[in-house]
Amino acid sequence: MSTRKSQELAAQVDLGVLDGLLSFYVRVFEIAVSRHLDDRLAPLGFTGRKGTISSLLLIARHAGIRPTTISTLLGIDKSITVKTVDELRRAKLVTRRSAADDKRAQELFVTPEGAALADKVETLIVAHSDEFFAGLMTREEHDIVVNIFRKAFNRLREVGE
Amino acid sequence: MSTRKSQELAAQVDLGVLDGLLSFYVRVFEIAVSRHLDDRLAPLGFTGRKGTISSLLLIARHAGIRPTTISTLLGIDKSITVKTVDELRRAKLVTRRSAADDKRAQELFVTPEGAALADKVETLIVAHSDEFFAGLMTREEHDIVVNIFRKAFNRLREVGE
DNA sequence: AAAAATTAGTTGAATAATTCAACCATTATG
DNA sequence: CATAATGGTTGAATTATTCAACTAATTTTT
Repeated sequence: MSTRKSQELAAQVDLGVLDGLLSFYVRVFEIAVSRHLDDRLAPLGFTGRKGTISSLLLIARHAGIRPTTISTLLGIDKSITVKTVDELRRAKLVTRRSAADDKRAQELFVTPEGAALADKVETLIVAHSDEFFAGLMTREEHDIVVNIFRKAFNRLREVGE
Repeated sequence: MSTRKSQELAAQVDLGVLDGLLSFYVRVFEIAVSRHLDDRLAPLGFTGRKGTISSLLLIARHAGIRPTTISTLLGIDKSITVKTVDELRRAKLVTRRSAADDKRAQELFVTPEGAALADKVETLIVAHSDEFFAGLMTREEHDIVVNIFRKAFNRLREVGE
C-alpha cells in the first residue's frame, strides 16, 4: 500500500511520451481496474485468469457458443479458454456437448447455478465499472469513451488479429 | 491463430452487458495491444512483466526517480518494480544509488545504453500505438479518448488506490 | 475420390509472472 | 524515547501463460 508521500510524488511525475499514448492508459487502467475488481470477485471463486468473467457471461447469453468463438472474440489463446471452461465445468456452472454439425466442436451451456452466478456477476461488474470510473470522469465522458471503444472493438473483431 | 470462420462468428456475437462496460473494453484492448506490442519488444529483450517499458522511460526522463514512486504511479506491487529494476540493472541499462536524504531509498539513473534503448523504445511504442489504433478509430476520436484518460489518470493518481 | 491442408480442442511441460508476507534498516510521528 | 510507518528486499508458493505437438474431424485442393 503506497503512502501519502509517494502518492504526492507519483502525482507530480511528468509522463513524457507516455502522456499521449493510448496504449499506456489502456495498460495502466487495466492494472487498476483488475486490482479493484479482483478483490470483489475472489469471494465468488474467480481467479485472475483472463477472460473468465467474459466467458461466463457470453456462455450465459449464447447457449451453444463454442470455445473457439470465445477465444477469437476476446483475443486469448485457445488453451486459456479450455482451462477456463474446464474450471467452469468443474464448478458446475457450465456444461458442454459435441456439436451436431462438427464433432470436433463443443457447444457450451450455462447451468441454473451458472445462470444465477452470471446474473450476480453482471450486477457486480456494472456497479464496479460505474463506481470505479465515476470519480475519474463524468458520465458524459464515460459514454463518449465507451462509444468510441465499442466501434473500435467492432472493427477489431471484423479485421481479426 | 483464429480462422476466417471463427472471426466471422466472433464478429456476430452480441456482447450483452459487456457492450456498455468500460472495464471490459479496457481489458480486451489491453490483451490485443499487449499481444501486438510484445512481438515488437521481444527482440529488444523485454519480457511480459508489467511496467517494464514504463519504468525504463520514467527513469530515463527523471534521473533519480525512486522505485516506490514508479510502483505508486503505475499501480503495481513494489516487489514487481524491484524485479524490473534488477533486470534493467543486470542488463546495464539502469544504475542506482542510495539517496542522500533517505538511506533506505534508491535513486535510479539510466546508463548511456539505457538512454539509447529508451529512445528506441519511445519511437517504437508511439509508432505502435498510432498504428494499432489507426485502423480502429479516427485521429480525432483517438485524441478525445486520450484526453479523457489523461484527466482520469491524473485524478487516479491524486486520490491514490 | 483421394490426398493434403486446416481446424477444434486437448494436453503438458516449461517458463515467467505475481502475490504476499516477513524482514531489516531507516525515517517519521506521537 | 518509544512506536509506527516506510523503502526496499527476499523468497516460496501459487497461478497464469505460452507454445507446440497431438488427435480426430472437416474442408480444400488436386
